[in-house]
Amino acid sequence: MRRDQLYLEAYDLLYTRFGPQSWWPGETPFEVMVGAVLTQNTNWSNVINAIDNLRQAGVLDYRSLSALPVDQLAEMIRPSGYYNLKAKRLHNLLSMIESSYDGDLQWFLEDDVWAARENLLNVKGVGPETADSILLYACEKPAFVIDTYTHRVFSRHNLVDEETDYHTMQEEFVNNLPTDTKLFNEYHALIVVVAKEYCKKTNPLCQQCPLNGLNM
DNA sequence: CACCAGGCAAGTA
DNA sequence: TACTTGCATGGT
Repeated sequence: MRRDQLYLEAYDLLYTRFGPQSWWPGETPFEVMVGAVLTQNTNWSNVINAIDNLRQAGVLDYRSLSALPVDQLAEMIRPSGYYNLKAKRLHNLLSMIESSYDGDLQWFLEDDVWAARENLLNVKGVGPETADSILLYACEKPAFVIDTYTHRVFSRHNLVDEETDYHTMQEEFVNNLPTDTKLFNEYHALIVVVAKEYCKKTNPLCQQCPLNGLNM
């Protein structure tokens, strides 16, 4: 079976089983960007608490958050864990928009995907996954997000080798799928859903995973 | 109690 | 280059 057919069939199996996910759960692109940093190696439920703190304090927008001292920001995002580190990382991100886009968030959101990705990766604390999450879910650009779930699900199903790195794995998806933001959005979200359900680190329920229906 | 969660950077040899 | 470690809260 051809590689591109396999990747589309996997998507169809997941979509049929779980339906549209409509990620990212954020009300504005800015909120999505903040969430992308806060969720690094952290359960999403903890991130919600941190974001709610920011929202209730009325600082969940580019200008307000930029004006907030880092130590105060750290205290507000405490529930998300690594709060001192993430407060710095958020400010690094905001500083990049200030210096590279003259403080114009909209300019960043509409910038060329490769230029924006380059700028994001130059931010201390923003790696490939966070960068692609922002590009896909905030900027709505066709950047495929790879995360630990993606790696776990696809390596366990022998769709990629266990040792495959981020970039190689991303190319596998991009080269075998039509370049479609909506597709990339749903696909990544569906992988997270199926991983949480059937591909846990311990006690994996592989036998019942819908991806066993793949025609390989 | 141990383990996990939508990473990343810095340090070590 | 290839490992290892620090960062930290909250849920199971």
